[in-house]
Amino acid sequence: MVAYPEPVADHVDRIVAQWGAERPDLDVSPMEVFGRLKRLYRLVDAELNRTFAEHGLDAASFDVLATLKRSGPPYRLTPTGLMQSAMVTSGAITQRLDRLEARGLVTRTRSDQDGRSREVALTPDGHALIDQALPDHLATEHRMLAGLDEAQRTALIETMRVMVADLGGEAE
Amino acid sequence: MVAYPEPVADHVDRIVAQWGAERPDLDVSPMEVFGRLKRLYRLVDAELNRTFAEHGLDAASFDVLATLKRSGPPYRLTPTGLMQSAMVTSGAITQRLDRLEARGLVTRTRSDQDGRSREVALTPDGHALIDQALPDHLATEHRMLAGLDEAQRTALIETMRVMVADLGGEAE
DNA sequence: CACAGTTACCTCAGTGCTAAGGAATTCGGG
DNA sequence: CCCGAATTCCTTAGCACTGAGGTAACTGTG
Repeated sequence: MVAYPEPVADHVDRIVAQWGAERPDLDVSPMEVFGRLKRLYRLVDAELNRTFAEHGLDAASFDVLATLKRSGPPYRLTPTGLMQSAMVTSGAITQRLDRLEARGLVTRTRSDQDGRSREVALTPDGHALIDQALPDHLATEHRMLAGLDEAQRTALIETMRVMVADLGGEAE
Repeated sequence: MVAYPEPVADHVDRIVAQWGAERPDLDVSPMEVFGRLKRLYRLVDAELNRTFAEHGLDAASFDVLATLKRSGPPYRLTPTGLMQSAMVTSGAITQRLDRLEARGLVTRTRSDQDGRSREVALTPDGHALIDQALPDHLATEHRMLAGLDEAQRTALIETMRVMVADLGGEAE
């Protein structure tokens, strides 16, 4: 039996304690999970954006460039493919591509096979930028996990995998 | 040794596999955590908003009403207090209060002690609405956790507590 | 008691997203 | 082969937020 230190009360503990006083009839224990999930997400998001900003990017632009890069040669995808990967609406992708195209990081060309479709491709500048930003991004992610041991990381991943599946995150 | 089923490959597994093919020199394992964190947050957010919408609310409005409610009698807070609790800018709180005040769910009055300050209070309608919405909200949260056993929930909470603390979420 | 600095809230322009819908193109049943 | 349905991408209005900055009120030091 290892003696873990008693966790220091955090923001979420205080919220739960307040509800316990005001509405002792309700079981607010799920807030222990979802309150921290929201806080963690926002802190992670802010931290990642700091790294992106060092490369003149934001999360939306990085997402598009990274999706094209990891798709492998010939580094081409349709706006619909990018939309599904990013889980945003088509209008959002149009705007993201407008910005990236204006900066010369991607090109948009008409598809030969289907006149309705477009092909989005990384330019040399786009390749160079994502190749620069990606190692820094991963370093930031590694740093944010430094406080967890291997068992905690594995358990965290598996627990989130279950929740995402339960919530229909992989439905067709 | 319990035989766990091999997890089905999900969206994040595919992303990690793509990077493994395109950039085998990089350790992209942190994406197992942060990719799922992002997906989970968005799915949870969408699910919670569904419940809020059933009561004519969104996450921002619910947050303000719930913060006032759990503060206990006399159910009054300043915009600054709400701002710190919600982790948004003062401009966002002003707009949230504009909306809630227009709907008659909160009142904004000048403080007697400090002429710069305002006191935001729940109206009877505001009390009634949050009292209606809160049980449904908690039921939704309970439902989203149904797939986890007690050990998983506890481990998830503690792991997120550590990460939030590491990221400075409880700084001063 | 004067006044510079601080605090509390609001205002406003800009941003990126969604939801709804439009135009061009392709598909597929009769 | 034709034409309604489906698909693909773009357009637009509206929304909630941020960041910068403004106004009013308070504080404390000399």
